[in-house]
Amino acid sequence: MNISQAATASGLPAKTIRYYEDIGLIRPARSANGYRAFSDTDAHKLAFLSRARSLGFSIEDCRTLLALWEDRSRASGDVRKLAKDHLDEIDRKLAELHQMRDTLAHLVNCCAGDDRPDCPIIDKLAKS
Amino acid sequence: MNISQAATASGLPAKTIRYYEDIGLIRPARSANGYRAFSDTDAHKLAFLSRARSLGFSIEDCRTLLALWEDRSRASGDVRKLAKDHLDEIDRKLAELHQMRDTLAHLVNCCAGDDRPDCPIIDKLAKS
DNA sequence: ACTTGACCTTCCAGTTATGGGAACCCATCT
DNA sequence: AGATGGGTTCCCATAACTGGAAGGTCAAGT
Repeated sequence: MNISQAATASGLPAKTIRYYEDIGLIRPARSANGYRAFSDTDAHKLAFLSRARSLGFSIEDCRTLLALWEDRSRASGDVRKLAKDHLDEIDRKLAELHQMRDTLAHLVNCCAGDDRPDCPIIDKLAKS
Repeated sequence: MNISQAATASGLPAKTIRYYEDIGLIRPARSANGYRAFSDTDAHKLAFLSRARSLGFSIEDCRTLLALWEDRSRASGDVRKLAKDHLDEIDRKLAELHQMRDTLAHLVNCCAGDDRPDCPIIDKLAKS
């Protein structure tokens, strides 16, 4: 399988796949012409990575998850801990974003948004 | 006012303040010895930037907001539009994060997290 | 055989908003 | 004079790609 097929199969851009090889997440074989030759296993790994990334796991977390996936004697506790830590991080970000959102939504609501200069948004930024 | 005073007054690290000068957000005067000399106006701008950044506005948005702040004949509609667009962006991110969180929380809940290898988290990543 | 166009390759640079650290100048106190 | 604690510039690194240049390869059409 060439890189564009692997890209289609995994849902990842070819550029990203090359990058993943660069940083050692995958090691596809090479054909005689120098093209990357992706096995089904490679394609599965890429799909795995694509799903893990879409859950927001960092590349380094993905590297660990990939290793755990391939380790038949893994402890599910290790996976769970990784996921739980990530979940906690997401909860932190959610709280922060929610705070921003509420403040911002309030300000946007208060602002007339017309041609006049008076603006509670600017006022808020100007003096806390 | 030297940079460390400006930093304390604005809540921004000195490094960040130098960076903001680099990219032209502020233009503090210089003392004879080469030190940056921050006026009260500079300090106010920095505090303004600090608050805008803490609401998640990008640096480029901050640049625009600063210009609007200084423009006594601004239209509040311009400010409101910027804030509204940003709010919409935050809402998009919130929705995305929320989706991630729910999926992840479900998986974490399903996983025994013990010494055995069976793990619904890995299973989910391995085959959608 | 030749050319065209779609692939593929590597390498380099840019993105966002800083943070770290080196090497060096300046100010103040003992 | 030397120590300490500012300040300065400059360069590198971060995360996770994305874009683009320069060039090799392949399959098809003329």
